[in-house]
Amino acid sequence: MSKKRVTLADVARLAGLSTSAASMILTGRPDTRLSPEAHAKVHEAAATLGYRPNMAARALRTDKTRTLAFISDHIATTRYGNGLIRGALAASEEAGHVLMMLETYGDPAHETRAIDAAIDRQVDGIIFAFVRSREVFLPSITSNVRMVMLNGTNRQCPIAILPDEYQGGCEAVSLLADANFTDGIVLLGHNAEVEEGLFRSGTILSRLNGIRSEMVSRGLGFVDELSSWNWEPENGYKLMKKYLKNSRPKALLCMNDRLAFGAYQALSEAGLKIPEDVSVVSFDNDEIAAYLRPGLTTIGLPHEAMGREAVRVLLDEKIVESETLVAMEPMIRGSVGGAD
Amino acid sequence: MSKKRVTLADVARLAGLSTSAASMILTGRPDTRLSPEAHAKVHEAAATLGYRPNMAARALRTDKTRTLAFISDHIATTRYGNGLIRGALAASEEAGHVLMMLETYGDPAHETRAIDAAIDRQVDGIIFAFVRSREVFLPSITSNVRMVMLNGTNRQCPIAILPDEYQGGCEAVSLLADANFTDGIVLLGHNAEVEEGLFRSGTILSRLNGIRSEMVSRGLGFVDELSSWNWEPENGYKLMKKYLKNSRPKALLCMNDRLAFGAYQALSEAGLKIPEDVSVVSFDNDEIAAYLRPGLTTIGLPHEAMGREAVRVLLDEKIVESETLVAMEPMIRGSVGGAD
DNA sequence: CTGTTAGCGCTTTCAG
DNA sequence: CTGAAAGCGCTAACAG
Repeated sequence: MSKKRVTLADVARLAGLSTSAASMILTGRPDTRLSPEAHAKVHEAAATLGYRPNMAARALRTDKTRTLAFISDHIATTRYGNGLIRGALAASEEAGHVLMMLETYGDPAHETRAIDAAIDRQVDGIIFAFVRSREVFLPSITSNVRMVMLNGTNRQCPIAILPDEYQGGCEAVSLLADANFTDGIVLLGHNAEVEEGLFRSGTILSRLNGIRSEMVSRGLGFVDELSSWNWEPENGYKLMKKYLKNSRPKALLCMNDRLAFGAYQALSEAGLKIPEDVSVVSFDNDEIAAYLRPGLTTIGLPHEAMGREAVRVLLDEKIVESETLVAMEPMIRGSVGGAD
Repeated sequence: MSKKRVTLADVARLAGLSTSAASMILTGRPDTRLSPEAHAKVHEAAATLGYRPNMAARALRTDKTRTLAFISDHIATTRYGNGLIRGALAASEEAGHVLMMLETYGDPAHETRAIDAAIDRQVDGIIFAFVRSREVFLPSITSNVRMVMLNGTNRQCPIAILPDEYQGGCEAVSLLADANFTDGIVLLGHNAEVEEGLFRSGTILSRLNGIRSEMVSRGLGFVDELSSWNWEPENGYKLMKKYLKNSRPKALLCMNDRLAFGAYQALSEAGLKIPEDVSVVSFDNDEIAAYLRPGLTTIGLPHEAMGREAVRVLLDEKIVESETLVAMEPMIRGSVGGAD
């Protein structure tokens, strides 16, 4: 049962060659031309013995582990931003790498420990990922590992992947404009404090900028703006409930899907049908968007594409500085009708 | 910038001792008593140099990497069962270990590759985790790594962690019984085919067994049972919509939260209030349960506790065979009222 | 064109 | 009680 590990030496012995020969053949380095039959013998020996290289030994020599660290604030342990992992995992698998998962809970002490743990294990690179994109603080890193910020930015790290929120904002407005809405559009959850610069949430500001800019270029205006700092369903429900007492909007532009989820409930309780009476568009493509009825039309965060891009950039050693904006993805479901 | 890695030899040199002395002190082996001042010197030297052990080198010697593999079917990339990761991550961090994340998408080819990738990197153990607990097929493993099945079972692996579905089923019924419901209880989504043994879904069968057994011991019976193979919101909605045409239940026992989510919508459209008109209990404690209004009372899958338990058991080398049943956790929210 | 040899950084006998 | 030396499995110089 307790099989002894098969080593390169075993393979070489069975093939009747030196370990170095076996090494060169198995790692496929084209430097030196070994005889074709040597190749065959080694490969055969490796196969029959079931040889698997010991990556600890290889790492010690080459300083490469084919392992990447994915250090996130809350992504591995919550349901948010899980597309980031999906993309990163798929891309690293395709590249023959493996992901080491570290969670910091947004806590500096955990961040330091996570970084140390990753570096101690000689990872080939580190992805720092964040649930909500923003400028982020990080402990200073004394090692020169490659790193990339995924859904965040940091001065220490010149490589970043971000969603193109500005374009996303434009798309949302376009959806409504193309459905011929010209008035009665209300903005739900815009954050006044962000626009006034009190919060440093770059990407949300871009989302808002995209919205406003597309509105003016379409010659449109909001009939009302319901500001809110909190973007949970609870809040969307309350805001909308209150608003519906005296008003009847034709379309809702919600800052995210969770607000829209709450708005759905308030609309339903007021006897308003979606999309017949009110159309709804929002942002993120949260998984709940597909559960709602009718399905929520939303401008999706391109998390999976971002995750893939992060490992691509991380693994491409030529790239030393870059900020990538990944396009947001409109998901058309049933919540937008046509204006009368 | 390109700092040279500081090695144990550097530390020893600065401390004026041999590397072996430094090694013994730093790894804290109590075998041999080195002088207290030697201890002090070494620790000081390590601190001033910022020494971090090279784990690849250490792994080569000791065959221990302080790294665990978490191989799951769909857990890392979807929002399901992510409490399993949360628990496993927390417990391994506490134990000074790190998790390597591999996803198989339920595909045997991926499983094989994931296992190889993990073993190649000399992980100290493997956790096989599954979204839905069941008997599971796995490629045969020729290595003798420690492994544990998390939310699944497999003949090859004598260590398993599972939710106590039987007890959960009992709890759900008790909730209703304690609220004095004696009739008008309908079971939504019980799976006839499972009970008939057509599907080998052990834990769901246990859930059902717990329900039935507690019903009889409380002297209760269901007024109706709406069978369904599909447990998505869509289906809960349809089933309930149709049922409500001719019937008025007093309480719903749903097989999972997503069915309950659908039932909520049908109930609302029929003008029925929860919990005034109809009480609802279900299973899983999916994150949507807290979003619903009123909050859904549900018997939660103890994912986090299970994840923790998995690493605890995996790391305890004395344990060679064990099946742990982790108690399900009733989450009391607002969806259960009292019977008239 | 092939094989011998010297380490990568660490732990652990085994002499001193 | 301490330090020198061997070696984990592998790769990359360097001789042959």
